Amino acid sequence: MSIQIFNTMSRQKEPFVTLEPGKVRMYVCGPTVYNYIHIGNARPVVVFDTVRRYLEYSGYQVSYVSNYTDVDDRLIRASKERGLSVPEIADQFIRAYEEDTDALNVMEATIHPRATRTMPEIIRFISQLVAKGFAYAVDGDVYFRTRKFADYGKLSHQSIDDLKSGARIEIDERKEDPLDFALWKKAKPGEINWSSPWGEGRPGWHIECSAMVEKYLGDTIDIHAGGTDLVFPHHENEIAQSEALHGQTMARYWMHNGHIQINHEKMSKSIGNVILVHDLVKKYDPQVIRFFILSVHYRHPINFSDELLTDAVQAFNRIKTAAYNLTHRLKDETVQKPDHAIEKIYRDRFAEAMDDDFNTANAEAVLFDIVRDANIALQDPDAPAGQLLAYRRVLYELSDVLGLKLNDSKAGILDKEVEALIERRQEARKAKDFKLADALRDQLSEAGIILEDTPQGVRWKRADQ
RNA sequence: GGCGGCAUAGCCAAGCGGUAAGGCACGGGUCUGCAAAACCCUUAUCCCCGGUUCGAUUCCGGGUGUCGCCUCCA
Repeated sequence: MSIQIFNTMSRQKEPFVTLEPGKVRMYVCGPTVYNYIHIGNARPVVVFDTVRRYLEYSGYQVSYVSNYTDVDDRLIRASKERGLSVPEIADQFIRAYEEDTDALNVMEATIHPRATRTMPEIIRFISQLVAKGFAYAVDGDVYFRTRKFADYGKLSHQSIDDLKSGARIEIDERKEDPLDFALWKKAKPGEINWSSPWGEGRPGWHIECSAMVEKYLGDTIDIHAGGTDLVFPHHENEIAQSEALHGQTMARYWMHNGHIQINHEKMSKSIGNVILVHDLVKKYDPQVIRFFILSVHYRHPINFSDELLTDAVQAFNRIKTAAYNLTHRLKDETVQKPDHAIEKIYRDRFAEAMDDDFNTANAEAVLFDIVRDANIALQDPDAPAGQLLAYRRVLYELSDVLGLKLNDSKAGILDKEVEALIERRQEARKAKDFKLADALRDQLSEAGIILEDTPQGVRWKRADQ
C-alpha cells in the first residue's frame, strides 16, 4: 500500500506519486514575521514537519522549502509603532520563530527564503505576467487579471461569480474586476520599497510564494501546504499566477491543516484568546505540545485548553516512562541483538496509519501498543533481552518519525550526596528499618528525586519530568 | 447567499458496510515492607428522522447543533 494523501484540489485521497521517483518537492507557506508565532501558526509547522519526516523515513529525499514573509502591511505597522526598521522587526521574529520551532523539534527547512531577498525573481515574475497579458499596471500598482485565468477558483471550488457575489471588499475603481488582486503595491511616502518597472513599491502577498516555488523547486512541485484558511485566496491566487505564467500544474497535491480553536472559538486578536508558543512552552514541555497537536488528524480542528494539555502531559508521560523503564532494565545488558520480528509488527502498523493520509492519531496509538506490550514484558523477570531491546528500539524509532523526543535528563547524573542517601536507604531496607528508609525517601522526594524499587534495583527520576 | 468541515463513553480521539482502536479521568483487583511504576477487570444501543442493504456508526436524503472559508487570518 502506498501513501495516500488527501488532495484539496480533488477533495479525495489519492495515491502519492512523485514527479521524480524517490524525490519530493515540498513547499509550506511560512509565517509573516511581525510577532511571535501562536499555536495556530505552530500547527502547520509541526504537521508538515511530521509529513516530511515520514516521507524521509519512507525513503524519499525531500526538498522542503518554507518562506518567511518579511515585508507586508503588518510589518510596516509594527515598524512604525516600535520605531524600528522593517528588517529589524523581521530579524527579531525570525530568531524567535527559530527558537520556538526548535523547541517543538521541527527540522530545519532545506531552504528558508525571505521575500525581501527574492526581489529580482518576484519582479521578473510580475513582468512576465504583464507581458503575457495576465497582469496590468495602474498608477504604480500591478494587478492580476483574474478573469483571464480560466481555472480561477478550482482549488476552493468556487466560481468567479459566486466569489464576486460574496465579496465584501471595497470596490477599487482602478481595478478591472473586484477579484483582481495586487501583485505589486506602490510605496506610500516613507515606506520601505524596492525599485521596479512600475516605480517604487513592494510585492503583494501571494506573489512571493509563486516566485520562490519557481526559483527553488520548479514549475511543478509535489506538495504545497498550509493552513486551511489559505485555500482562498492565497493558494488560489498562487495557482493563478504560476499556472498563468508556466502553463502547467503548480502542485500535484495540496494539503491543508485544520485550525486550532480555544474553547471551540476561533483564535483571534479581537477575541483576545491568542496563545503564543513563546508563552506556552514556559508552561508545558514542548514535546507534549507536539504530541498533543499530533493526537488529532491534521485536517480536523483541535480545541486547546489547559485540561486537554494536562491530559496530554499524562499520556505522553506514559510513553516516556516506558522508554525510561526499558532503558533502566537494559542498562547492564550486553546482548545487542533486537528481536526483528517484534519490531516489524509495530513498524507495519505504524506505516499503515501514516500511509493513510498521515493519520498521526493512529500512529500515536501504535506507540501506546508498544508501551503496553513492553510493560507486560517488563513484568516478566525472564523476558529475553532481545525482546526488550526490540521494544525499546522501535519505540524510539517511531517516536522519532513523529518528531517526539523521549530522551531527557531523567537519567542525568546524581549528586554524590543524593547517591549516598539512596545507598543509605537501601541499607535500611535490607535491615528492615522501614521507618528510616521511608524517611530517607521522603527527604529525597522533597529534593525532587522520586525513587522506585524494582527487582533490578532502585530506579530514580526527577519529579519535574 | 455560495462553498466546506465536524457531531462516537465523564473528557480527548481513531474507525467509516459485518454490532466500536488508543489515551486521560473514575471505580475494583494484583504486584510491593509501604509506595511508585506496571498489569488485569469494569465503563458506548456511535445527534435525530427516513431510505438503500441480509446487515449502517460507516452509504443516500432530510433535519438539528456546531465550527470555518468567501482579499492579506496558519
